[in-house]
Amino acid sequence: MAMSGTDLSRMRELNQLSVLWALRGNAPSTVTEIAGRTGLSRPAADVLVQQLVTDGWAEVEEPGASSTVGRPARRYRFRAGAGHVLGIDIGVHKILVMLCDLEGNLVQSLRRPADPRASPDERLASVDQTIDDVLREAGMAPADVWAVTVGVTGPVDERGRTSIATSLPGWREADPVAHLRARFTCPIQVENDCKLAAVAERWKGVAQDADDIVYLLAGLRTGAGLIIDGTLRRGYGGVAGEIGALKAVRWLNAPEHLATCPGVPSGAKPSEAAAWVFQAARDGDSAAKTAVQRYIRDLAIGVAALVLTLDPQIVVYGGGFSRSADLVLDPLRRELAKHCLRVPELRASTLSDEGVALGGLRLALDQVDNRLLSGQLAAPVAPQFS
Amino acid sequence: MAMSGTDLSRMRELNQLSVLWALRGNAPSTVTEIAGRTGLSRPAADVLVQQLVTDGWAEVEEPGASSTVGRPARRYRFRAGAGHVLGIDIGVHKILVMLCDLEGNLVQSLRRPADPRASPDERLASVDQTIDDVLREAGMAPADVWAVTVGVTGPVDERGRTSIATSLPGWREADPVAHLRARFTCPIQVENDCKLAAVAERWKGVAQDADDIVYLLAGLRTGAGLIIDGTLRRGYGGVAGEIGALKAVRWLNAPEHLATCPGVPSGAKPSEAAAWVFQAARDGDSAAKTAVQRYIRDLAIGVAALVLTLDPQIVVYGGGFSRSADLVLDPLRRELAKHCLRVPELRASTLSDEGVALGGLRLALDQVDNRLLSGQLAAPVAPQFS
DNA sequence: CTGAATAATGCTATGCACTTTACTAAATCT
DNA sequence: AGATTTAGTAAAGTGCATAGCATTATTCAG
Repeated sequence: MAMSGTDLSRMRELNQLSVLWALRGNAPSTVTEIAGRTGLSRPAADVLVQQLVTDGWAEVEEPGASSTVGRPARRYRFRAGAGHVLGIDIGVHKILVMLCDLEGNLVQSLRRPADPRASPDERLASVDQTIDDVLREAGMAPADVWAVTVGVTGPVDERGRTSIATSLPGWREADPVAHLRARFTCPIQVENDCKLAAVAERWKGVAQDADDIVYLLAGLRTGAGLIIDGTLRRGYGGVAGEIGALKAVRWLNAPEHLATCPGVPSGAKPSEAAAWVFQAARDGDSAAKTAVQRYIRDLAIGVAALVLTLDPQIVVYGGGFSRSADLVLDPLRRELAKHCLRVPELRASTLSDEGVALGGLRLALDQVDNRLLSGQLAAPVAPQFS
Repeated sequence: MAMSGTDLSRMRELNQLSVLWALRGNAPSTVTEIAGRTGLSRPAADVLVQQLVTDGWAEVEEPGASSTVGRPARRYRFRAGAGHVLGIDIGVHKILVMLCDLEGNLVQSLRRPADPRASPDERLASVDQTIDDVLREAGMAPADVWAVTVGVTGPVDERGRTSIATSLPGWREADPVAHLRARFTCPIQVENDCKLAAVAERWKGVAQDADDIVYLLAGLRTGAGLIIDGTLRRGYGGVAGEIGALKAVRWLNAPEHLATCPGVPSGAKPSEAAAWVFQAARDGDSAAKTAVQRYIRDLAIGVAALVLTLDPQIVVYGGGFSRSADLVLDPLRRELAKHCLRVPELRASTLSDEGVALGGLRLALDQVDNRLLSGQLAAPVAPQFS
C-alpha cells in the first residue's frame, strides 16, 4: 500500500473534481447546493465552479423567474455535451451503434442488420457505415468522440483480439482496434458481449442496486458476465465466466433440447424453433414443456457452478431467451435450490438486445472518468491514442 | 461515485498517514529518506514524523557510528510494538494461536492438539487456555490486543456463525464471537479457514506476486478460498468458493479414492491412509498410482469450474495433501489443460498448517489499517467494540 | 408604491499547511 | 586545521480554504 503525499495543488484538483462530480447527474445547481453536496465552503465552491465554466466543463444558467423569496441564484450545469462516447455491438445478426454524452444521455442510436455469414471485412465496412450515419445524424465528427467500446462474441484478449473462439466467421484473425484506429484517435477497447451486457444491467437494467452480479446470456449461445464488488471481472487472461467450456456443464448442448423438440416446424431456423417451443410450452404442449424443462436443467448446472463460486447477490437472466423468462425463472430457481447453498435473487433482463451496446457506452464513460481522476483536469478535449 | 471535498486538516491527516506508511515495513529511516518516499519536502516530513513520535506511533534512534561522510542523521522507526493482533486457527485436530505486532512480525505462537470429538465448550476452553499462554509468554494483557481473527471450517455468516455446515462437532450452535467478547473489547471476526489460508498465501506464501488467486485446500476435506483483485472474496452471503457443494463436482468423494485404495493397512486412520497411498504411489505401487490418478481427476473438475469462472493468475495447492504436491501438480495441470481455456500457474503451498492462523493475522492487521485510514490518526490505543 | 425581510453574491481579512531558501551544526576527508 | 558533505532549523513565500461583512436582487406586507 503505497501512499504519496498531497500538496495544495493536488488538493485543489481533488476539490475541482469533487465539484464536477456534484454537478454531473444533478439538475442545474446553485453554488450553495454545490457547497452542501461537496462539504466545501460556499466561496470555495464558487471559485471552483467558475473555473470549471472558463475551462468549459460547466455552463451558467442565468436566473429566470424565481419561485422563492430572496435574490434568485445563478445555476450551474455540467456541460454533458462537451464530449461523447460510442458503444458498438458487433453481433452475428446485427450491428448496433449508440452515441451518448458525458452524462450518459443517449444522443443517437442506429441498428443495421448483418448477414451471419459476412466476412470480417464486410462486417467492419458495415460498422463503419453505421458509425458514419450515427455521427452525421448527430452532427458530429470523429474527433468529438472521446472513447469507443466495441462488443463482440468470444473471449477477448487485452489487445482486443478474439483469437481463441468466436461465432463471427473469420473473426479470429480480425483486429477491430487497428481498424477503428484509422478513424478515431481516442481510446478504443474491445470487450466480450456477455461482459458488456452485465455492465449494462448494473447501469440501466434490473441490477442497479447490486454490486455482485452474474449475468447470464441465454440464447442459441450460452454465456456469462460477472460483476464483483461493482466492477467488471475480466480475469487474468480475459476469459472469466467461460464456465460453458466445462464438459460437465452442458451449456453447449442445452439449447439443443429446444431445437430437437418433437413438433418443431420443419425448416425453421434455430431461433424460430426455440421461440416456437417456448410458445408451445406456454400453450400446454407436453413435449415442449419437457424440452424446456431439460433445457433449464442443463442450464442450471452451469449457473450453479457460477453461483457457488461467487455467491452473487443477483443472477440476471438475459439474452435472446429472456423474452421467455416467465417460463424459465421459477423452474430455474427451483433447480438452483437443489445445487446451491444460498440461492441468489433471479431477475429477467429488460434491456432486450441493446445491453451490449449500452454496456459499451458505460465502459467508455468509465474510461473518460479514469482519465479525469488520474490525469489533471484539463480543458475538455478528446484524449489522444489509447 | 461520491467525492467529498478536502480541506487542510484532512490533507495533513493524509500526509501523516503517508509518512506512517513510509516508515512501516522499512528499516529505520532518515527524514530525507522519508521525504523522498512520500514526495513531501524535508521540513514537512520532519514535522510530521516528529508529531508521530509524540503521538507514540514512531520512535527516534539517535545516530551512532556513521559509515558515510557528513553529519549522521537521526533515524525514525515505526513503533511496531505499539499494538498487537491475534490470529487463531480452531481446527478439528489442533488449535493454533499466533500473535504478531503491527508490522506483522511474529511475536508468539502456540499450538495445542484438539480432540476431534470435543464439544464446542471444550474446544473454546482450550482456545482460551492457549490464548492465555500466548499472552502470558509474550508478557501482554488482553487490552494490548487490537484485533482478533478466528478461522473455522465451514461457511461463516456475517455474525461469525457457521450455521450451515462445519466439520467441528456441535459447532453450528457455537458463537465464538460472543465467547471472545467476554475477554476482548477489540474487533473480533470469524472467517472460513480456506479463505484465511488464501490470504496467507498472498501475504507470506507462494502467491505474493499475484492479485487473482484460487487457493485449493486439499485434504480429507476439499475447499477453496478466492482472492480477486487483491482482496478476499467472501460473496454476498459469505459462501463464495463452495463449489464442492455441486454434485457434478465430485469433491466430497474425491478423497475416498485414496481411503479405499487396495493395500491400505487395515485400521489406519483416514489421514494415515492417504499418506500411505501417496507414498506407495511414489514407490511405484500401481494400485496406489491409480487411486491418486482418480483423486486428481475428480479434484480437477472442481478446480476447472473455479478457474473457468474466475480466470485467476495462480492456483495454490494447499492443505494436508500439499506435502504430496510432487505427485499431484503435474497430473493436475494436465487435467486442467483438458477442461480450461487458459491454464493458470499451479504452485504448491509452503505454509504447512500455519496458513489459517497467518491469514487471520493478516485480516486482523487489515482491520487495524482500515481504522487508521477512515478514522483519524489518534494516539495508538486498542479500538473498542467491533 | 414603499419599506422590511430574505437569500444570494462579492469582497476582504485571517489562518493553515506545505515549499523554498538560507543558515547553522555535526560529522568525515584531505 | 580546513574543506566537504549532510542533517537540522528558522524565516519568508505561496496557495487554498474559511469566516465575516457589505452589497444586491427579489418577494411580501402594509
